[in-house]
Amino acid sequence: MEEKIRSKSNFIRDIIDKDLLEGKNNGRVHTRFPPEPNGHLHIGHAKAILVNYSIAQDYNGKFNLRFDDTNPIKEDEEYVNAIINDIKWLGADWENRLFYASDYFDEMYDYAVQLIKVGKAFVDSQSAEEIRRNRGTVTSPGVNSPFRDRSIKENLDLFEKMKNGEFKDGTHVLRGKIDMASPNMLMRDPLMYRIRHAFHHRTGNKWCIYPMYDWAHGLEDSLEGITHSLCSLEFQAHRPLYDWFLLELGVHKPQQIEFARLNLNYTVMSKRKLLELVEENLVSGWDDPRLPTLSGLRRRGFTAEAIQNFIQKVGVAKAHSVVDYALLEHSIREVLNKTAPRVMSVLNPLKVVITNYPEGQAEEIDAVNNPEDPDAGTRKVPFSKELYIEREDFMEDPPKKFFRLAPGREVRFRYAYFITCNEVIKDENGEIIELHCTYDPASKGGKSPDGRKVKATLHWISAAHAIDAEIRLYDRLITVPDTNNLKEGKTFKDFINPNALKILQNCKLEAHLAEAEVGFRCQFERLGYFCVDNDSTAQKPVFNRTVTLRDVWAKLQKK
RNA sequence: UGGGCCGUCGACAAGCGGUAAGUCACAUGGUUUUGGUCCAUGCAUUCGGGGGUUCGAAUCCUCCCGGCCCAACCA
Repeated sequence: MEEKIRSKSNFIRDIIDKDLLEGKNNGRVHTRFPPEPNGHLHIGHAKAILVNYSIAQDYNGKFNLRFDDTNPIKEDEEYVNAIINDIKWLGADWENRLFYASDYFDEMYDYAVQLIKVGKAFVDSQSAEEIRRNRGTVTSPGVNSPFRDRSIKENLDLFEKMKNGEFKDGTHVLRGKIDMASPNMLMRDPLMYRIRHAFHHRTGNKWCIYPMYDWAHGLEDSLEGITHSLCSLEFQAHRPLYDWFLLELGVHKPQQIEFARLNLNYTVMSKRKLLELVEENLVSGWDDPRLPTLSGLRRRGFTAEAIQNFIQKVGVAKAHSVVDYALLEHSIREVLNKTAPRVMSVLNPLKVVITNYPEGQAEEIDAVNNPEDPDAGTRKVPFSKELYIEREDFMEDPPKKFFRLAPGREVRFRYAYFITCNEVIKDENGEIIELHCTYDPASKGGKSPDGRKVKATLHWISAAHAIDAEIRLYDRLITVPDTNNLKEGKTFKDFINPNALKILQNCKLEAHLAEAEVGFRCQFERLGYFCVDNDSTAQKPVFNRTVTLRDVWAKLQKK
């Protein structure tokens, strides 16, 4: 227990511990996840969600889901549904606290009027271009807007007219009146409202002015009684402004705390790149199993638990970092090793004829469902004269460390018998098409009574009893660790792994897998973890490879 | 360059003045009817660099070096 708390230690929890000790917020802890519904969630969002949710949980607090829908031209209902679905799946529970920024538009308007009345906000009628020019640069101060000293009465009047739709887009904005010479660019009279005659997916045509992020976000947090507003590092410079608005209004002020977002190597995570892949049909959709989207990972076979564990392992800090993809792979293997039933499937079949086995006979072999879970029990697997093994499990001229089947060599067929290869049958092109082997009837179950040892145990499947399936093998999306600093003229699309998806047909599966439901996960022994894809039917099963098993032999081969 | 933030093993990351946790990766050995799992062992005499304070510094001070963010009517 103590160890677990220690492993979770991070600077945000330190801050909260201190707040609690000092009696801040009456001991309340309340966090939130505030996505803009303008795209799909990915593994990076999972960190934001889980960091907020787990803190709320561990401190007996509350966690809200809030859509930050303040920009109607970028947002859509389609995204809110997808996001809700993904977060539910991930396991974060907002109970009955699902909110929308748009629910607060009336209150935000009233607060803006309040700010105008105390002379802290004004209507600016400069063009976007003029505003940009007058903002100055990071090294030189900006200059005041010529409209900065309008009377409160005039500001009130203009702002109301903005709301009433009397002006065209871009003609006026509402601005906070702070300091055009501030070294913090965000404090140079920040925009609070812009005119946008656009249909909003929730408020329809009720509004034609929409609040900007900095004005809206703190208010949303404040209105919901959020105590700790956790966000990513790039909002650090926004904090003084977040505080300024709430202090001027004299309302509850949550504490904004920033942490580093998650980066993963060998993939892409930016909204722009993901969108490009989807729109240019370089992947099949947002849930393409090659993508790091939550829907993609789900379809790939990841469990929510694996992602939760992964985020836990990654930790929370302020230093920019890139997490190794191998850690994600480890997280899913760890879960599936304990839970996934084992099954024997042959992906790249090579026929084996057991010459001394009776023609037309078949027998049932007992096979263990999951050696990690005694309760998983056993099943019967048919064995017969004609079998398939993996092509890679036979070599006519094996190198030193190859332990598997070869001419004259004896191996174990898992749970079945010791098998010896006697003859290699080839077609006219010299291609190996069949192996003739003999079995040792005394070795039934895979043990030889004389104590004879074999160096390899192979998986196999009875040819007559197997069903055919399509198997989709997935690998990392990108061939280089980082696509953010590429050589000139190169884009991330030049580094898409052509082998990120490999489709295999006529793979041989145990017959009962025809009935497996979409999403069913299992281990194909010695190959990896697989799950049933959405495209699967009983007539044509389709499985996705979630991740391979760790493979020492593959490593040796690379050397 | 003005402002803000960050730099601890190949990758994450604890550490909060008392002498460098843990995880992944990697390596070696053992167990094994999955070259899986599991187990054991190894993997930072040193914390971006220099100087200082101190009996004692990754932790405090100071200077330097390197990286990231901010000049959308995006969030």
